[in-house]
Amino acid sequence: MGRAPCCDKASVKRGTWSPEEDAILRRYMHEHGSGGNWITLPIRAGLKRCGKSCRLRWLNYLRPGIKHGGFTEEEDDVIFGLYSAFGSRWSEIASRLPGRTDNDVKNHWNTKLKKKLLSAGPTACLKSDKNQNLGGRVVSGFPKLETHDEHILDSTSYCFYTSSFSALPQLHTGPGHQERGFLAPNAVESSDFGAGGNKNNFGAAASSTSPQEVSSLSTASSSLAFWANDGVYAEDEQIFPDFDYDILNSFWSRTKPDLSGLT
DNA sequence: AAGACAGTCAACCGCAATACA
DNA sequence: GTGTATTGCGGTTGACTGTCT
Repeated sequence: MGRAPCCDKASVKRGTWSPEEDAILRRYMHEHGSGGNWITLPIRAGLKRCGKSCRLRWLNYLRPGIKHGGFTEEEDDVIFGLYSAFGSRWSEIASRLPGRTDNDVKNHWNTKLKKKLLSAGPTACLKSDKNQNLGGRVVSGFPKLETHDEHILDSTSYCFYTSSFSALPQLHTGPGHQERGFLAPNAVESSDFGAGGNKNNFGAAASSTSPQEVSSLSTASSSLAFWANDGVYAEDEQIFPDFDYDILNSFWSRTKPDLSGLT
């Protein structure tokens, strides 16, 4: 015996909501709220709809403050960044985009951003087991650890790139970038990542990248750089002042790699 | 003009989590 | 502690629209 349906499908209307139904629901919500019970709301409001349908319609479309229309580049960047940290936890991502719903973000990802990501082509970074070996010590538990050049990974610093997609602008808008750029891993020289690599080192690397290089690499580069020095995540340094470190901390706590072997 | 196809997005489905008796 | 109702969520579907042939 299966689960009882939430409503009698034969007696409720399905499909697209009419303007009249929207008006009824909107008016009822303004006057009474959901009353803490969506299942009985359509009866109280006089709607021939399933309670779940009412809830969805309200949350995704009728609720005040909902943004309709295209996503901005900035929102895209935020979504890319959050997706790399959270995966398809759309409600988590949407909660950080005022006026956007999980359904909106999910649709946008599936229809636009996923293609954008795929069209970026193969990453410039190599990805191999060898690269997981830092200074002769294997770092485990680090998903998508990628670098084009293992020698930038020394025993005191490393860079974690997510998969290739548009970058968060604050990561690489240093001097020398004439356009909105991307983190360009293979333009980074090992000398830029000396022992105890820090934001200044990173800045030097970024600013040494020509616009042409940035452009050529833009479709094959990475978005987020997570830094660690001596096994201590760079959260204290706040090297990317506009970045939401709470997100990163959350991600970090779930995926913390084994750094015990690093010196 | 019309049919095929692709893109978009609202809505539905079913499962897991949570609340509550 | 257990069972049931409800909510929240992500995956998927399908209607609609625009573009191409």
